[in-house]
Amino acid sequence: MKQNPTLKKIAERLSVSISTVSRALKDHPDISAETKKKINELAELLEYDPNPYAVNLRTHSSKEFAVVVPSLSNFFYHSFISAIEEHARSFGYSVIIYRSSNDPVIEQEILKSCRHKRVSGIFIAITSETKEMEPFLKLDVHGIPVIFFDKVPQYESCNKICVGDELAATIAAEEIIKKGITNVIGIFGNKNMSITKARLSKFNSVLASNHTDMDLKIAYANSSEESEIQTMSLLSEFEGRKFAVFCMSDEVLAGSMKAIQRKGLVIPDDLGVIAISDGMIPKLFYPEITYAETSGYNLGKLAFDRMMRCISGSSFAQTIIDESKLVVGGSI
Amino acid sequence: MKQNPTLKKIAERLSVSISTVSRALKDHPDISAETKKKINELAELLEYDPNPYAVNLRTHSSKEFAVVVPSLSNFFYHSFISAIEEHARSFGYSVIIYRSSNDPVIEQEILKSCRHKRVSGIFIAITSETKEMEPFLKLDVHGIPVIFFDKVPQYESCNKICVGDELAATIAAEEIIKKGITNVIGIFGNKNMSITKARLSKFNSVLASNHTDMDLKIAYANSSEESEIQTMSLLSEFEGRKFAVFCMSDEVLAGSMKAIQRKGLVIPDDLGVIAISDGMIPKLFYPEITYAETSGYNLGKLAFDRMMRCISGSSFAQTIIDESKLVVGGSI
DNA sequence: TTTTTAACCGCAAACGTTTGCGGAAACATT
DNA sequence: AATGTTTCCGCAAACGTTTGCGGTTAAAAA
Repeated sequence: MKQNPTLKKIAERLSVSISTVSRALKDHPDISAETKKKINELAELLEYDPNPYAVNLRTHSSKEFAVVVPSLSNFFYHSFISAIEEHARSFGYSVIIYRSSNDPVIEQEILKSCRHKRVSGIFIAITSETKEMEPFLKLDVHGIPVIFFDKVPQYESCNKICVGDELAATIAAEEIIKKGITNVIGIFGNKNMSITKARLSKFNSVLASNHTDMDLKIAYANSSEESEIQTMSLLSEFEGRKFAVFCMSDEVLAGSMKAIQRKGLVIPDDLGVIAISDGMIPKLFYPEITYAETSGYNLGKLAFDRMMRCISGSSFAQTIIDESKLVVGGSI
Repeated sequence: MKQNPTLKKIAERLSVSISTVSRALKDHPDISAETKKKINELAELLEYDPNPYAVNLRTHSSKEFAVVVPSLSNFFYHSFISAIEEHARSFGYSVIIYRSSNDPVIEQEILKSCRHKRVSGIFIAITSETKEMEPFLKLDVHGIPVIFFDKVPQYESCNKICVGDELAATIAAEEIIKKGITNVIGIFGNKNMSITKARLSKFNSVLASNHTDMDLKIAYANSSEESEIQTMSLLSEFEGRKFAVFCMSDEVLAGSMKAIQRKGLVIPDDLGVIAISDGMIPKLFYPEITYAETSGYNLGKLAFDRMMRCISGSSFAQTIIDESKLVVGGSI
């Protein structure tokens, strides 16, 4: 059970004081070049690294960010985290990832732990059940910036980075219109989520405003399985006619695709498919599914920039929208 | 910028000593019931929680596990992490997740950080480039148990928890034989990975030993894209005959499925498909793909049990294999 | 030669805990 | 009444850093 080297050990071996070692290691001007060299060499040799607990206890700063997401099995979050990590690393921060399992209770615990660990900042996609804003405000009181992303609260005065739901829905709707399709099945997610509402209302209005004879059938699904069932029953409605299926997320897309395959329908001959997605699921099929892209990586970069601004002090609450673009597959 | 309450604050408010507060909070017999009550109430009110940095500095123990994986966009790792988290939580541990991006350098940094943070233990799936065992041995010297899972090193004397590659390959091969298929395309992963070698050799030998007229065509792919290309070219070989495609992992399965769809082939009429998988990708298609299941959740549970044994002292190196079972879809 | 000034370095306190030890009451035992 | 036992609590050191301040030497200025 070896001990890690400490300032004290280095100091003793070199017959200098602990403070000298500490200062030498951070290139303090008070220490002579000669002494610095000696100390740095020994530190190198011993593979000295400051004990983060002691540093934190002393300085109250941890140089690490927390990312909290409901789930990890999600390409979107994955690429978001990639962006955060990449940028954080270059600023000397490390990032730790928490998973709330979409459970508000666990989310609370995580937040508390973040507070006590005095993380430098938190990126969080809240659970669909999160109602209380108070824990987040408390973090603010303690000087820990919070950046909400993707799944954000209604609450106004906080930092939010979101995908452009309206634009994404518009892009998808316009593509359908462009193809001259007037029979549309729309599969959406949980009815209560703000993102569902935003995407639906925009999708609806764009379609309606362009075609008076638009026939749009809507279903909500909380899971892939539900989506499959809903799609299954809606598919029969347009039997024989030219129509399209729109899926507002990867989760529902997965279910819908299964229903389509089950029916033995051929894309794009029998029907068109279009989705809002990060691009993982659409690329599993042939033809690849056309989708309005929501880029986790972009969002991560935006969120990180925002975070650095907060840390540097210039922090007024702000909502940033990342606009998506159409990625053409062959599905419509 | 509020401060968290400390032992000192509580002590002052109650005119007792810090040590009394500390002991009361952990139900030490030296403290009278009355005093304990007073202290606990105030602590509750103030939402006191011990400063983890101070605790760790003092006790040298962090009550947190680290999980290190090459990638997060992976259903298998995701369910592994779920299992670890679930069990850890019930033991009062928290878990932090690190992502090595399959980069040995980043992996090193993570390990170092774990050492300095004195995590209670590490679960790690190493990168495909990891050669050095020395950093892991060093962790051991520092009293930090390391449990390797899934992607494990060759090195003998360490704790490894793996999926049963041989059994999984056997299950898949036997299913093919059972269906009376003698023309087989096998798509495998990176040629250098031990898991590829294990699965291939077993798959090969089981097929060969049962049918002398077995026609097996093999391809290696490092990515989904490569897998699609490889499958594409191999598919033409068995034109018109009854045959099956075997995919050794989700990654290659994704590519192969795309090739199959591209060719317009119908499963299971034109060909059979079978894979080794954790179950995510197979369920995206209809008919669902039949697969030999490698359960991340099971593996996580096994790994956690092993970890707890290590921590309690009874730690001799051991390799544990989780045996998989056949999950029948309709693809063969 | 004496004084000023700069260049180097160490002392000690503080961050918030945990814990061995010792001490003062209060009680029970001869 | 004197001694032995509990019961309850506080002192102080330690964990490994950072940092304000003060002190010592040597070089520069007078």
